[in-house]
Amino acid sequence: MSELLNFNYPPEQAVERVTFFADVILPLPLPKLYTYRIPFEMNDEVLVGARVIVQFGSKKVLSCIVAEIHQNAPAEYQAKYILDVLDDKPIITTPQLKLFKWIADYYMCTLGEVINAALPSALKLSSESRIQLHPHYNPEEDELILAPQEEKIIYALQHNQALTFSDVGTLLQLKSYHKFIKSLIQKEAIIIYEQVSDKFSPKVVKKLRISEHFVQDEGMLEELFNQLAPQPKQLDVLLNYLQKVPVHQDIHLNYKGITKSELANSPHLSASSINTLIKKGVLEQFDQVVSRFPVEHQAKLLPMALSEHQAKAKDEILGLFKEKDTVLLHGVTGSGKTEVYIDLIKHALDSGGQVLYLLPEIALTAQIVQRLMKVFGDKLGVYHSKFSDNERAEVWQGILSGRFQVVVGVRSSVFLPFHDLSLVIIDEEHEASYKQYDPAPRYNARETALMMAHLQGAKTLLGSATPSVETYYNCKTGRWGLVEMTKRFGEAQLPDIELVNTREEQHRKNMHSHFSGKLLTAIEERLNRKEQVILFQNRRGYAPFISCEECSWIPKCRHCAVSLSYHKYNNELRCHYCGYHERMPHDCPACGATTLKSMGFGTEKVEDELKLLLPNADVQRMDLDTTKKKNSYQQIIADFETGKTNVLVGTQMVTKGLDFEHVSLVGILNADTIINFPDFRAHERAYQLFVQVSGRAGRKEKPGAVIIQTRDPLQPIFRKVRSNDYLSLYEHEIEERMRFVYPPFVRMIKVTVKHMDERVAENAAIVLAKDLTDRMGKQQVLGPEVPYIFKIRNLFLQEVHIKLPRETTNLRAAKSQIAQAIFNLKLLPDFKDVRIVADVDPV
DNA sequence: AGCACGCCGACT
DNA sequence: GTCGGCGTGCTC
Repeated sequence: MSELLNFNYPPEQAVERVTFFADVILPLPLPKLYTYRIPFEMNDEVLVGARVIVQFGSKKVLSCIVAEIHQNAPAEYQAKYILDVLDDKPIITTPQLKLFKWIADYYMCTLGEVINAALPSALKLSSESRIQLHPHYNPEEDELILAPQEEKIIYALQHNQALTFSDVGTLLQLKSYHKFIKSLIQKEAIIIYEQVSDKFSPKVVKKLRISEHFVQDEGMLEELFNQLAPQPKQLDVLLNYLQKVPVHQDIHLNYKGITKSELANSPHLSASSINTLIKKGVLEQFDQVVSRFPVEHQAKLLPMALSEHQAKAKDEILGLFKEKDTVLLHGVTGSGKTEVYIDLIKHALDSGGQVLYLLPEIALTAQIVQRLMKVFGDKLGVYHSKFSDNERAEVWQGILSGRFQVVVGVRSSVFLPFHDLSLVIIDEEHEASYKQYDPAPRYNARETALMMAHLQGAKTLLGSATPSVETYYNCKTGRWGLVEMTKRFGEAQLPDIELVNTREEQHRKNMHSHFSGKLLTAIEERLNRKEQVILFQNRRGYAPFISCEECSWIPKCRHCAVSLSYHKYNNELRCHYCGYHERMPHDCPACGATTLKSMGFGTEKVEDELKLLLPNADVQRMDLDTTKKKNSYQQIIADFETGKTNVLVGTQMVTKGLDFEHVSLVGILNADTIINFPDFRAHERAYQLFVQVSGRAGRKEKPGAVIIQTRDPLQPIFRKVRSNDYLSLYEHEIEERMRFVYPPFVRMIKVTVKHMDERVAENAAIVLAKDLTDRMGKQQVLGPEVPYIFKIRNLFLQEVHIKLPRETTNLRAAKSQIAQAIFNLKLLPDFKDVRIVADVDPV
């Protein structure tokens, strides 16, 4: 813009300087954007979607995203200047910014919260206060009276350019170091300043090459050989280098060099002779910036052989995409949906767009990544919660630069900077874990991905063996397309499902702890046949609670309204809500009896008892407790894959995405807790879980078996699971949802009121519910009610549920009513510190 | 979310 | 008498 003006008028006449302002999104939970003034010389550099540095408040300097550039000078205040521009290209794309605004709007949070969740923290900058010596202060000459602590700080600053506050804290071994800093500032011995530092650091490897002056021509290299002849070890190193880097063929190869480990990795080459060569100046060390994602495979976009059913499904999907933007692929477990996805991704890449392939956290395994790597090679980016910050930033940049065209990732991948999306795949579409519950943004990646696809004109394919009722409803009403795959891949049979009535078995004295005789025999059989078994128990730990046999005392969490779970491996009682833990008491703190008994059972107990009952079984447990370390998850899977272990006991984790050839039996130890969960989705969930776990049994020609232990085998859900009758489950569920007014017929918003004082929480919720009822009518507001777990982290909870009829509600207006009601409630002095959280489409 | 400003208890 | 506790309110 400025160039344009300068072009038209000579600079000295260009008095009409246009002043621009930028509305920026701060990475904070603030409801509005803040307007900063763009310094004239930055007019061309400040771009929507790029990061700029601003001072916010009296000292903090931080990076934020430019959301809008305009010329409207704020009337009521003097805008501060933008201090610096960090990016010469936007790091947030225009469609992304639109999506973020939608998320903030739809899920009732601030844009700052969205940005905060979206950006890898390596791309977020915030300043830190640092101190350095005052430029006019000379500690050697100026005589100041200093406290010993102050002298210490000055001494440290004479040897270090600058210190952060926490540096000072560690230096003095003190928590209250502030007064010394203050005093030194007053004495003008030091100054304080704000420093932002870029957290993204490219990965650097140390490499070696022959020093340049030896490779200018052949003769010099020969001379070098002669020189080194008396030192055979060093000569060896050189020869080895030339073998790996044939400099004699192309002299420029030397420039790229070789890593030290590559060179040293040959036998009888010692590191010391390499080091000697470095010291002599024959080899030189240099740093090279490399990708954190090394290219292991080149993309092989060859046509892949799809089975007849897969090819048919693919054609149907492509056919439906001509008229619909969204299609559901409903394929039974083991029908080979992944191959269909891969084929469609290739198809999408051919037309030049980007692809996002969403998977739930626990289904995104090394297995699937490797498979995709083989096909898409270095075009594939992976986005995972176990990735480091720098790795995430690199994926982010890689998508912007066009290096990654396909991304396979978890929930948060919907925040990535796609700008030319042509296909989105949402696998395991029904998964509740696509919904983030805490903290804000409380978004559902499925809905967000659908909106992103919509904004970018991309097609969306949802996939599931057990679709959510909402999704299937959208297909049934014709909004979305539907493609069914009813055959398992390679003619594999669906497993045979057997129910064991644990109530009866107990009467017949046929229960061995939590195992029925039938299940034990079946496990033994598989082990004898060298086959493998998966056991599912939906509860971690040893026992969900313990109880005194004498006085019935049950240990409870001191911060939450739940009993403490017993974890045997560390002899601890632990709260699964806040993490509080204490040692398992030896005797009852209430009555002193030594008869504390564990009640119920979790995965740890299953593992324990199975080892006792079947001593020749190699049992491994997979749950949150055994997979906390970075690679333990992979290790457990690898051990099971290679047959090192033959029984895998686990929670939800064993139900998704795992394909093991030799698993011929799956046991569900206690189906009842899953079915009887107090939630309108309990049946749907139970069905999904049972079908998904069952799907782990039997592949190829071996039909698998599933044994479900339950006290109530007559539950109609079992009939549906056994006959794989999704449709009848759906029809039953949709009817109930209609009758009791639940999604998909209404949108739900759950408002949770929290306060330390039970009465305050209750009263606040009553007032809020009343206000909401006045605003939106009696039909739409339910509660307040006390949730099943009524206290978490010392906050008492109250819930108000709002039901908004899907077709008739003006969503935006309804949400603004809710926001108003919350705002007004907080204005009341009694309720000023109640915490209120709105959760849109809770799951 | 920070951070500053502002009003009440335990220390030199 | 001050230091420093954290309650309230603002940040372009």
